[in-house]
Amino acid sequence: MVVATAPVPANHHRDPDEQEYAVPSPTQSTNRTANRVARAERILDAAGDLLVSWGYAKITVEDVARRAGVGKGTVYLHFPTKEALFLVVLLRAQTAMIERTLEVLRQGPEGIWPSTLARTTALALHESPIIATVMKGRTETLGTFARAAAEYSTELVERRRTTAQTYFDVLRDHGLIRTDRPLGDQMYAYSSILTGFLVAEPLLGEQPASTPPSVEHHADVLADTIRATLGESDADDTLHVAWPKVTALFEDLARDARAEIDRYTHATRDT
Amino acid sequence: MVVATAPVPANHHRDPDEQEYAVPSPTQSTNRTANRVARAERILDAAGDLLVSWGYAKITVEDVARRAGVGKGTVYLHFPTKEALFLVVLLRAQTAMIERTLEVLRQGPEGIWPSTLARTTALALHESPIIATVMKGRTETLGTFARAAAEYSTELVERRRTTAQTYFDVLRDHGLIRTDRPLGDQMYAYSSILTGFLVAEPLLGEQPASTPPSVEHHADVLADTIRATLGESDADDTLHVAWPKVTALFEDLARDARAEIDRYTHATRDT
DNA sequence: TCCGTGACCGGATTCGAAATCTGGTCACGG
DNA sequence: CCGTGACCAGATTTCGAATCCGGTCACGGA
Repeated sequence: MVVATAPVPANHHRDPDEQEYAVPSPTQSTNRTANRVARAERILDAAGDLLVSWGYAKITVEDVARRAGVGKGTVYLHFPTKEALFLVVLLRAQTAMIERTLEVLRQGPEGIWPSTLARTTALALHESPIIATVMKGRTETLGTFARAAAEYSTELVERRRTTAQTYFDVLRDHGLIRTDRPLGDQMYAYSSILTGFLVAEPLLGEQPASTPPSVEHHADVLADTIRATLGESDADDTLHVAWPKVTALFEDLARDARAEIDRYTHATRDT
Repeated sequence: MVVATAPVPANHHRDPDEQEYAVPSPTQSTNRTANRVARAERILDAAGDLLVSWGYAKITVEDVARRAGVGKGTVYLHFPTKEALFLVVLLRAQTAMIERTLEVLRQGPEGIWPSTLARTTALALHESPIIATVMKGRTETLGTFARAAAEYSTELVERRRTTAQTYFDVLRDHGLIRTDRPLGDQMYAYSSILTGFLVAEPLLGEQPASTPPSVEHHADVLADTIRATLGESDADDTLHVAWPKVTALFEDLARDARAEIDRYTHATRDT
């Protein structure tokens, strides 16, 4: 028998008893749908974990099922296809990020500053390997899935763009950012800057070991850049006026994102 | 016979008579080394053209020779190896960019503003497909060559970093940019912003067809961002003092870059 | 009755040995 | 003495065989 020379990290052996998410004993009483949801979540967690460590191509639906502690067929009771499953994994991570933004927004009106938004995004990216995977190694861990993911979620991307535009519109209307530049330019600048800080993160030759981990620090520099570029300022204390509008905007987005997830969940949908 | 289904663009047939750079008649009188240099340049041009349209992997040394209108062995009289040849192609493009920066620098002291520098870089990138190739599709057109390129030119990269640091140091010393932020942060911000604008260029859903080609416009937005972030200002007219220093800095860099090219040229070097 | 399961199917992917290609050399010709 | 292209060996591609895995479905247990 030839030993497989797969480039799988040594610490990721495919033992059946690797199950991180063991089935929580056969509770026979509790609500049916509750169990169902919990199981779906276990499958998604398993899929997410495997995605960041193995990459889409190497993952078998059976791997996911095994790790989730369910049968292979069960996966297909929840998701119509492997693609749909991982699409939901991605959507879920994205939604989590939107909701994280919402949390910050709800904490106080300062959350609506673009600099704060960017800062939150940068920090979230360093904690959520899934999102980081999506934004960076496009063709690395996602492989053939990248195209499918891009196609399926076209409308959500467009939805995000619209939200962003309205967001900047609100900020401009309330004099919270400079209006001597076209809105399109500001959006372009914002996304470019964010992209740059996200992808350039690990680059740049090793600095002298003065700054220890500096993830937060880099996020601060990013926030500074955004602030300087957009010229954030709250002359008339309109921050409190814009606050609920922006919050509502993102709540809408979050709702739509959640709805999008449902579209690809339960395989038991008619067609 | 099976027709090759290679993904080579249809307009790039490998006819031997495709030679764009025909040998300019057998001039037998003029200086020897002049001919030699001209030939080396033809080879480099051919290699560069092929690189951007075919990618490193698909190019044959014979392809390059054919297009340059020389024999295959001749290529090896000028460059010790295929890698060295393409390394010089890259170094040459990079040097061209440095020299383009120098041109702008020599035109007037305004050239030393980081915003101008970034603007020039962005514009140059859109005209030099080679550099654009290097900065963007790292693993696309460069393929296996990417690693080699990175390794060989480690010192030049470090050299660039040092130059950049000194550059920002000079600007700070003369009060041309804000000094209330650490130098490291400013360098980090500068490179991140630049990277972001360069890679995010083609992204962002189609805007309403208001702005026609907008390459220049995008470069302007980039310049604006840099300016706002670094807080460029010339309170004491020290711009003229810093000018020669910065120019000298980049002239040194250009000289070193040219020297680096020579290191990999003429195959007739001892070892 | 209904949910979960895993054996099973066929298309897709991988593997590997044979065939082809290509980077680099070198003897020769101009 | 410079340039050339036939030539060599190692690397890469090809292509059919073997394997794998996404998706289905008949069955068994609750």
